[in-house]
Amino acid sequence: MSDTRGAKDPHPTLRDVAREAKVSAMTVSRVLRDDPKVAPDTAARVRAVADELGYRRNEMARSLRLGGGTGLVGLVVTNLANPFYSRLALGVDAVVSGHGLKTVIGNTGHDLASERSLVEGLVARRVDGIIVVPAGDDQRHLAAAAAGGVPIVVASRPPRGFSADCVLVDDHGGACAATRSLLAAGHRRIGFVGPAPSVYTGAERLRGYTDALADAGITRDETHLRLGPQDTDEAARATAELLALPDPPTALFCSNNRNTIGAFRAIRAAGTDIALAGFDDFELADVLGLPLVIAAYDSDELGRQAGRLLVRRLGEDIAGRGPAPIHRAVIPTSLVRYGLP
Amino acid sequence: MSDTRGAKDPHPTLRDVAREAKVSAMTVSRVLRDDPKVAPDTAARVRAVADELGYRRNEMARSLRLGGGTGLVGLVVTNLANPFYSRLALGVDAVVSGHGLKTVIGNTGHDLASERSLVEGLVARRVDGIIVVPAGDDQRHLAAAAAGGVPIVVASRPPRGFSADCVLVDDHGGACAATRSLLAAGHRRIGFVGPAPSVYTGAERLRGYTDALADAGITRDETHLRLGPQDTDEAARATAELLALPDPPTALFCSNNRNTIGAFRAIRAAGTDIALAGFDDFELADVLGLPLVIAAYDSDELGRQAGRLLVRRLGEDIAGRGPAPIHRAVIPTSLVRYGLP
DNA sequence: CTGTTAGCGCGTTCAA
DNA sequence: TTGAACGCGCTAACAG
Repeated sequence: MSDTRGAKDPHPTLRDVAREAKVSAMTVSRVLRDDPKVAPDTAARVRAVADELGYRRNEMARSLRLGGGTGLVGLVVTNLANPFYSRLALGVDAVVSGHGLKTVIGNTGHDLASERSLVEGLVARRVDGIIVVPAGDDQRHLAAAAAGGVPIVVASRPPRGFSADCVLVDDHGGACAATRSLLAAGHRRIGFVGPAPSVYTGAERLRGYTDALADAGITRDETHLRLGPQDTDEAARATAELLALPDPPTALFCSNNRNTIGAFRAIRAAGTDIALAGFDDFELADVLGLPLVIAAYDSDELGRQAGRLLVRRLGEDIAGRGPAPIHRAVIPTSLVRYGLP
Repeated sequence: MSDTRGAKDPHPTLRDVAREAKVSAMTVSRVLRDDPKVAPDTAARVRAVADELGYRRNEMARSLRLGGGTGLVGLVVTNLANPFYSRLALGVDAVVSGHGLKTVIGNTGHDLASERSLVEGLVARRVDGIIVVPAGDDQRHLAAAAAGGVPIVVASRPPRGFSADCVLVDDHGGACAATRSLLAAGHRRIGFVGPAPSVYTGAERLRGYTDALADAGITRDETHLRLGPQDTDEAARATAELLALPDPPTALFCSNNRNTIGAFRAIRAAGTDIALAGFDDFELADVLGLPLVIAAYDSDELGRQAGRLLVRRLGEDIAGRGPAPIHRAVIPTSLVRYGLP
């Protein structure tokens, strides 16, 4: 009555509701928690007032008091614009939201410093756990967070310098299979275009390619390797170089979809005829008008598995014995064949 | 000394550091805030202990005490798997992270109930503001949140039933321009394939198409309209129907990229020759081997603008006069022409 | 320069 | 069935 200034009250508190309903804050708290030990009519009155005031209890204060975590999980990826990672995010969110958790997403843009600060920010906000696709091999900040007791799940690459649950793609197997399909088609001079082996995924796929060749009794020809392209333009240039070689490869394996698309463009531009295999499926792969074999996998599932591992880890703090053994999941790949139109 | 159980202490507190450094909690607090009024050597000692213990201050408790917001912004989208929305998310994050804010993402899957619960969860966690791409026309929960004092920015569609900052795409203009380009090429019977006009975007684009025809003195032919397709398969079926008409359209405008791709597949399958125009750019649009005009726009920019509007709104609480006027931004579209290979 | 008191919004514990 | 005290982790305001 005395002080009803027009200024809109941002977020009424338990006490505001209590005062208005002529009860103690405790009673309001109980009503909101559906505590049965409260008179039905009081409860009704409290609810009415809470509704009228637009009261929403402060989950942050609540979790502070309860001490049981904030209900937030952090997800740190390198590039959300890449459908691969947005699908992964979706998979994570689908799983964790089913457990009442919300996902806080951070994008690093492959930058280590921003990854570090993102992780620190998440820890400072007391997320219950973190799922991360590390930008590089330097994972000391992750190790530190893990040592600090924050459950961490590493996705797409293995943890380095510490141990944690992780979920990987069968990079080696997929690259092997794709390369073998080219060998089976009779190709012997098979080039490689893809990111440098400095990133785990790149290294594994290169190894898969190399091993498949070795199995066929072929030593890989270093002049047919183009290591480094990150985007379609770079990949197209690299491919053009290969095609311009005096003794060019008759087939190409590209270790991710950026490179596959870039290679396709270069092949098209050169008007050459050359077989193509790649890693990572992509939309419209079937209309390129080129025989194409792709090692595909389900990135949603990658996210879901990561989410499940994290949830499992979170659950153990409550229920189980000491820390469960580290789990490492591997997402399989499957070969998809696209033909001529 | 007395109680050093092996159990790892999850998150040491200010007091833990204080005890270990033989100072009061207040001093630790000051050191961590870089308060100059603290003896250099004490500060050094405190920092050393904090480091050793792996102390990270609890930002949630901090924001509770300071009362100035949690440093979190909510972003609610309908489908993160759609590159459009993941780019939007990236744009939002790029802007808000530059202001020390973190983005909490929620995915609704076009489901109104989950949108409602997501928004409530965000409000309960006291996010500083929310950017939302509403799943439908029922936005009462958004109105409620806005009324409760949570700054809201609506993206992609206008707010309904309440007022809020929003950022839209020039749906009408883009659809108009794309349709006009077909008219300029001499087409008179131009079909339409796209989502139902029940969603704002769909309605506006249909209106743009209709208006462009009207400007050319053409009344749209209802039998050449296919309203409803949401994915490429549905769009392909709808397009096939149009092509099978006794008097089929000679050109097609598709109001989003799902429909454009579906239409393309149907046209390809039918072996017909028909001009195509669409809304939303997509990768490999240039290799379809079909003349194609696309009304394209920058969804990163959409996100950035939304982020900026929100940040502006957040800043005003501190600095300015009462609520600033509602701002409505419109992202322009541009016509992109893809030719035959 | 450093410590004490008090309290952000909430919930547990205990008493009435 | 309801309420009062106390504290989660942190910091403003005031001592000293």
